[in-house]
Amino acid sequence: MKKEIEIFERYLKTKNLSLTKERKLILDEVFSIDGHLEADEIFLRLKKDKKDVSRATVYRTLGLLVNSGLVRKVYLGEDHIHYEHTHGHTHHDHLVCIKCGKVIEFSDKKIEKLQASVCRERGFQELSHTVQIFGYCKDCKE
Amino acid sequence: MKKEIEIFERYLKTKNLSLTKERKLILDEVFSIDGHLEADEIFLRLKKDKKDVSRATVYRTLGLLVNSGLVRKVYLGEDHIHYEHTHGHTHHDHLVCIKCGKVIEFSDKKIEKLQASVCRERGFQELSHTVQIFGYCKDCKE
DNA sequence: GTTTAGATTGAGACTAAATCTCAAGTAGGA
DNA sequence: TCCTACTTGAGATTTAGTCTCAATCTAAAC
Repeated sequence: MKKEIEIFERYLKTKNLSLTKERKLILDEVFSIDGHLEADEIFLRLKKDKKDVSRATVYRTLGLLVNSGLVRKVYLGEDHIHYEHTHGHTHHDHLVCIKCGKVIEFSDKKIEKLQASVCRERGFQELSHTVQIFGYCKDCKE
Repeated sequence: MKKEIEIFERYLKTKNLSLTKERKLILDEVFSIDGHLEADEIFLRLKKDKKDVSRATVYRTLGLLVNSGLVRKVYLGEDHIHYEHTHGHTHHDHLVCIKCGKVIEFSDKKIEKLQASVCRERGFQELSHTVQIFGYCKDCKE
């Protein structure tokens, strides 16, 4: 498995961009978090560690990480975007509990296959997808 | 098929709320639009028709419409929420072209069934779900 | 018809997420 | 070294959405 940093640097190369100190800090921080994260969370964590990076750079770099394919955006029913790193994980989707907020990951090969065939039928070239199922988790349903 | 307005009024009744002039205007506007809409779009359309309703009321009423089950939120990859009315439509999900922005609806019973069984396995009580597949549509792929 | 409690609204202040601007700094190829 | 293009930070700006609160409306109870 290629290290994230190599992939990112290679991606940046293709865009004539370079792996700066700030971009590396953000990359490391993103990959140190398991699960779902918010842009501002990265900003605040770095700030706490005295590794100051501006908000603008955090947002800009997250955009690059998404474009590089290392990270993806996820919509979890809240009014802002979450991110999660995809490199080194098998693809998965989410069950979101609307009471306690828990997010349960799942993956299902058969669903993926059916989605692929929906795309094929319509001449649509899939790049990514997200599935969210909202409801009550085991502990929250009455 | 029950009229939306009856369903909405019945829903409001259960919450001890009433179908006011403003709520009716918003309901009508929402159901006059086919496809996906934004909160601000409703606000501006009503304004243009001199049927002024405040932004706050538009947002509040859209929330009620979502809770009543007549309308749902959809995430289409942009940084704000879209809405679509569900009453009178069979459930569907979306293929979103990231180049031209076109949104293609699809529905697939087999996918729905598999999702239901994913939930069952995990003791999760599904209320709703959304599937978005991002990529290039027939016309935009090279 | 009055009373009254609670629902409803609008205007604009406010919040939060995300983007933009621009001057100053940096990196790397020629 | 020079030069060009990339990169950054600070803070202004934009945009979506929420909140506040006084004024108004509604409808059930009297």
